[in-house]
Amino acid sequence: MPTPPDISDSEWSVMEALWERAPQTASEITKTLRPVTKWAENTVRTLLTRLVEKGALKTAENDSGTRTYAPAVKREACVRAEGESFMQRIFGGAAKPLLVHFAQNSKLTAEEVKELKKLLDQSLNK
Amino acid sequence: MPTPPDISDSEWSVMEALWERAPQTASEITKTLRPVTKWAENTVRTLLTRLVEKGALKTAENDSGTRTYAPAVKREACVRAEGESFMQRIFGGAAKPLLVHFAQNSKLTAEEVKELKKLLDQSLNK
DNA sequence: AAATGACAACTACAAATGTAGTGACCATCG
DNA sequence: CGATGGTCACTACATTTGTAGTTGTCATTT
Repeated sequence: MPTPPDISDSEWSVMEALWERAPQTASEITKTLRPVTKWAENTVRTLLTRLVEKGALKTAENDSGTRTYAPAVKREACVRAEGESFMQRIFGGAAKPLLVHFAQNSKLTAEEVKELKKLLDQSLNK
Repeated sequence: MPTPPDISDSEWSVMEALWERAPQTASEITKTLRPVTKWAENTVRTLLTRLVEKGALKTAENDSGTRTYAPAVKREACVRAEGESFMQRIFGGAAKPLLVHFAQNSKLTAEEVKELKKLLDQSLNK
């Protein structure tokens, strides 16, 4: 499994579409994203090409001879990489200040708080 | 207080130096950062200029007629902005999945877990 | 066959970023 | 005074990113 490459903002949207459902063709992805992004199909194609170059996607031909795209890296791995880099950048790599920050700046329901506390406990004896 | 501008990676290092101690001159900042970044002084000057243009820093002349730099935006505000944008990008803007992610991917001490649980509780009745 | 339309490969081009180098000015050291 | 060293304003230049447009090929449709 390759190290997750750097994935830019726009590229991330494309990845999300493919993590949701794969494989897809360029025009399918464009249609999927259109409501949100309003991108021209060529824009999506450019992003797809770049993501293939970066090794984040792989391609294949489907039965009708059209190229399809699918993730070559797991979402979870990319999220971890992005999270690491964010934590590094902003919190000097320390998890606690990060968690403190988001715990304080988020409005959570009692339910969510309960879940999170349970997770925290579990994170200990693991 | 201005809305925090976009601050790039390299720029962020410069901001950190100034949030730590301000005002400082360009060459002081260069010296501060040098062990970590190895940047030429002109590099730091470029970053400083850009940060002033963006409104993240303000300048003044010190007694010896040299320009000094100081933050024009609070660190906390910038952290919040970066955090928002990260949460948006990666977790669709939802705090809980973000917290779940970092809670699960961090090794925390029992002490830290205790603190965080307390914070979570406090975040409720606030 | 000519027109149309999807698809792919290339090309385009400005803004942002990372990382300096150059030239000009001024004060200070010999 | 002429060389030296700090400061500053400009300029430089490759990469990455965002966002397409252009051209060439086929297959399909009149």
